[in-house]
Amino acid sequence: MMNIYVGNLAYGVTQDELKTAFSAYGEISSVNLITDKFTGESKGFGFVEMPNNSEADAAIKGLNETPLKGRNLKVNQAKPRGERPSRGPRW
DNA sequence: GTTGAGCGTT
Repeated sequence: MMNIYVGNLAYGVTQDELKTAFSAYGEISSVNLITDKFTGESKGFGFVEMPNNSEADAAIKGLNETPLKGRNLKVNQAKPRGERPSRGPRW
């Protein structure tokens, strides 16, 4: 499974838009559009999970720097979520 | 507008 980061998204873009765009290059496991917890507004980025590595790579190269809803997408392999400091090592 | 979460002990 490949984790894909999608940034520089327009606020009008939804998860379905991302799924549709990425599904054109391969199979999609899940789509996660990040929205602000308090305002409910889009943070301008999201994540897409694809089970096939090669298809994910094709989607990244195919959709990176590509305009969508007026903004050009930034697509890269996602970095793992950082652990919370509150839960970190205690000393 | 550029790397994600929440519950409280997996």
